[in-house]
Parts: sequence; structure tokens; C-alpha cells
Amino acid sequence: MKLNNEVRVRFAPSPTGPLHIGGARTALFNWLFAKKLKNHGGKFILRLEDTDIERSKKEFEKDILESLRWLGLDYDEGPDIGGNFGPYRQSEKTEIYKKYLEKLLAESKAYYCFCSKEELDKEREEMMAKDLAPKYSGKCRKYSIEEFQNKIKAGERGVIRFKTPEQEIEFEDLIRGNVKFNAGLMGDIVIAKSLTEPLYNFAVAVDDYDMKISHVIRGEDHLPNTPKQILIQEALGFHHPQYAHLPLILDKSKKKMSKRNLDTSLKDYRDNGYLKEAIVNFIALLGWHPQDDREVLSAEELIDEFDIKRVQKSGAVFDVEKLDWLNGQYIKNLNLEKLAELIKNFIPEKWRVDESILMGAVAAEKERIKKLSDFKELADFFFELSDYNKDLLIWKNMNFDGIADNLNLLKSELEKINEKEFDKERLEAVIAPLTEKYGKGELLWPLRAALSGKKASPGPFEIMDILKKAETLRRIDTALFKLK
RNA sequence: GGCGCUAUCGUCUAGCCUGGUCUAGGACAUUGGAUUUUCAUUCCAAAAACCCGGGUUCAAAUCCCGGUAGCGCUACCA
Repeated sequence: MKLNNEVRVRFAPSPTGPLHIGGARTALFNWLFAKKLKNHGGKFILRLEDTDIERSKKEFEKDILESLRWLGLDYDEGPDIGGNFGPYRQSEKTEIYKKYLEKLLAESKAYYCFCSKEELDKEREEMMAKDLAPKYSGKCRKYSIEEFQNKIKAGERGVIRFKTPEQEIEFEDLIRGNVKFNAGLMGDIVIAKSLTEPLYNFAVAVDDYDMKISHVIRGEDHLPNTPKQILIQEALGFHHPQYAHLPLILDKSKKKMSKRNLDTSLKDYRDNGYLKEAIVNFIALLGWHPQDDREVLSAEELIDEFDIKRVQKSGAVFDVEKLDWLNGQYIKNLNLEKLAELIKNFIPEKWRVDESILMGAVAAEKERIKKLSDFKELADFFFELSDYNKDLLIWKNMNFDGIADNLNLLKSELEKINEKEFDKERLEAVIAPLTEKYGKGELLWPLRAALSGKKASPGPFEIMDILKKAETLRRIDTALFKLK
């Protein structure tokens, strides 16, 4: 890998939709690459590719910026923080593109095309029918500069095409090795709708050069665009950056994960209660792996271990179940205060009133929740016991009378315990001996069911410790009442 | 259709560059078991893959060729 110049990489999304998983992964790899090579300059730049004014929306720009910030992928230069190579929105660079467009036109490396959409479509279909690579015939190349200038002045509308040289073009991809394309098959591509309306491939070619981008790290779907961009850069007299094309992130059906699918936007995951650390960790592992067997890695460890040479060539299926597992791991390792803080965004206002119950519930459910949003469903009974069928209280073959007897026994023992000593240790010390005589399941199942109103929950001692004496006895009474 | 990329357990992957240590390793999921009043956690175990065919070689998951399949691109979107 040549590192003669400062390392400058960019993430260049177009704000035509919220930041999605694939975009986040591309951003992450760029970020890791820059951080890893901070001794070589290592700058990470955010550039908004909003040349499509129809589809680009401010709200999406906002979402992208926010999502990157949330993930902790800080950039050194960008639309909201500036930098020495701005502007960082393509829509603000019209004058620059115009200058280069005029240069290409003046040098006859580009020309105006006045063909209609219908003509073009027909041409394409004909070529496809002949099993040929569909490309523009180049028939408008015949106009001289004066001729097309006159047409434009006369009000005719034309687009600007690049005179694609008919040549083989080869470049080295950091991940895939040598890649070769035959530019003769591409035809003269449209690089701008007009002098002030540049199109993607042209704008990218210009920007990557004048933002001094050293490495372009992007999705594999851009691989066929690369020769176009290199050719445009050559025509402009620019040298081109190095390229690295990341494997695609696939859905279950092995197709490219697209914005159109549900649950691809980062915000969806955030709103579902995934932690940013888990997402960063997980998407880093989609197409990349450290040298050892570790799977749970912090951002710092990721930077330490990152090596673009270890990036996979083939697409990776996004497996939510593994994400869930990883998220659970991060939740388990979070300290209680931090976890409670995060969970507060996922629960009703009134659950936040009693801090001690909330903290207790968080501690009790910590290893049971995979996502922050799971808490609401799992821990609701701590805050409010919902109605349940009395059959829930049945342990194995016990009858209702037996269950009532056991609950009454427990009740009388619990009543003897001082409110101040009503904690897990004390409760266990009192009740454990009873289970030897009356049976564990016989005593503890009805107790736990009475306390939680659920088939599954943390253990009764833990619950009582959190609920405290009065509420514990109240819930036992509720069960007793149901059994009458 | 054309062009390009890719190919190891169901999934993410290690190994491939620098052939033998690979009876192919790890993780998620699955199944069984231990712990446990339940659930979860934790622990133990099992099942599970080198796309196919040739070639090179004493030896190929690893190198070469061909096939097949999948995916991506094929816009006056990015």
C-alpha cells in the first residue's frame, strides 16, 4: 500500500434516505482506516453527495449526521464542521464543477448531446437485442464546439457527455487485487445535465481529487463506477486515489440490503434498543475479522486490529440473531447506572418515579434483556402487577388448597420479618429451611408467580427485595384472594 | 443479454498469499446435558462446511485451468 501522501479517506453518502446499515459499515471502515493510520495523516472526511436535488433532503442529511455522531464515528472535516477542502456538500460546489466541465468541453473531451430519451431507450433496446453491451452510439460527437454552443444559445436543451476513450483500464483494488474493465464497452457517459447540474461520476472524480483523497473505501456496488471516475480524472489531468471495494451487506435472501427494506436504517436499530458499541462491533465483523478468535471488541481494539488486507471479498449476510447476542453481551457488561440511564428512554414516565424499584428491576433483568426495548415487557410487573389467571399459581399437580396453604405459611413468616431487614439474604435465610420440609417448587413457584404474575421472571427473593415488605404481602394477598 | 465481482458449517468467519502441522479451528443459531422453583445467565457436549470437474505435485481447502451458481452494475440516481 502506497502511503506517500497524507492518508485522507472519505465517507460520501447521498442524503436521499436515512443512514442505513451498509452506509454505517462503510463509514466505520473508513474511520477505522483513518484512525489506524493516524501517523500518516489519517483524516476521515464526510462529504454529502447531494447533486440529485430532487431526492436529496435536509432531514436525511440530519439523520446521517446524527447517526454518525451517535455511533461515535467522528470526522475531521465535514459540512457541519468545515475544513480546508470544502465545501463538503456537492450542491455548494457548482462553480467548481462548472469550471472543470467547461475545460473538458473546450478541450473536446466532452460534448453536448441532444438526443431524446426515447431515441436513447430505443438504441439501448436494439443493442441488448443483439446481445451487445448497451452503450451510447456517440452520434452527437459530430457537433463542433461552435455548433453545440449555438444550439444551446438557441435554447435547445442538451446534456454533457464524456468522450470515453476506447481502452482497457486496469487498477489495483486494495481488497480485490487487479481489476480490469474495457472502457470501450461503456460508451460516452453523461457527466452533467448542464453546466450547473453535474452528475455523480463526474462530481466524485473532481471531489476525490481536490479534497486530496488518498483512498476511496466504498461498497462493491461502486466497482463498475471506478473506471469511469478514473478516466474522467485522467482527462482532467488528475492522478487517481487508491481504491478498496468492500463486500456488500446482504439480507437473508442474499441480496444487497437496501434502503427500501424495513429495518435497514440505523435509527431503527437505535430505537429498538441496540447499543452503539454492539452495532459498531457487529458491523465491523461483517466482512472483516481480527487475527485471533476474539469477537467482542471495543472501538479501540478494532482500531488496533484493523487491517484492510483482512477484509473479506464476498458479501456478508446480516444476521440479527448474532447482533442480539452481541448486544446482550454489551448490556451484561454495562454498569447499572449507565444501563438504567439508557433504559429510561424505553419505559413509561411513571416507572421512573421510584428510583429504587427501577434500579432493582434493571439489576434483576440485566442478564435477561438482549435489547433495551425488551425491558419494558420483561420488567413491567415490578411497577404494576397485571391481572393473571389463577392457574398460573399451580406447581405441578398441586391443588388450589395446597397452594393457598403454602402461600399462607409464607405470608405468616414474611410478616415476622422487620421491614428494614427485608432483603434478599434475610428472606433466603428464613425461607430456605421451609423448602426442605414443604418442597422448593411447592413453595417457590406459587410465591414467584404471585409476585410477578408471569410464567418467567427473576427469582422470588430478588423480587421481594425490590418490592419490599408491604407490596410483597399485598401481592400474596391478591393471589390468596384469587384462590378463594 | 453485456460487463464485473465472488465462492469454507444454516449464518459470520479462521486457514489460502508462503501447499504437508486441517481426522478444517472459533462464534451465532440449533440439539442434548449440568446448575436452577420458572425464565435468563453460566458451564459441558453433539451435529454441521472446503461449489463441481480437470490439471500440477510424493502431497491441494490452499497453486493453475474450465464449468456452474450467486451477487453487483448496466439512468439525464447515487
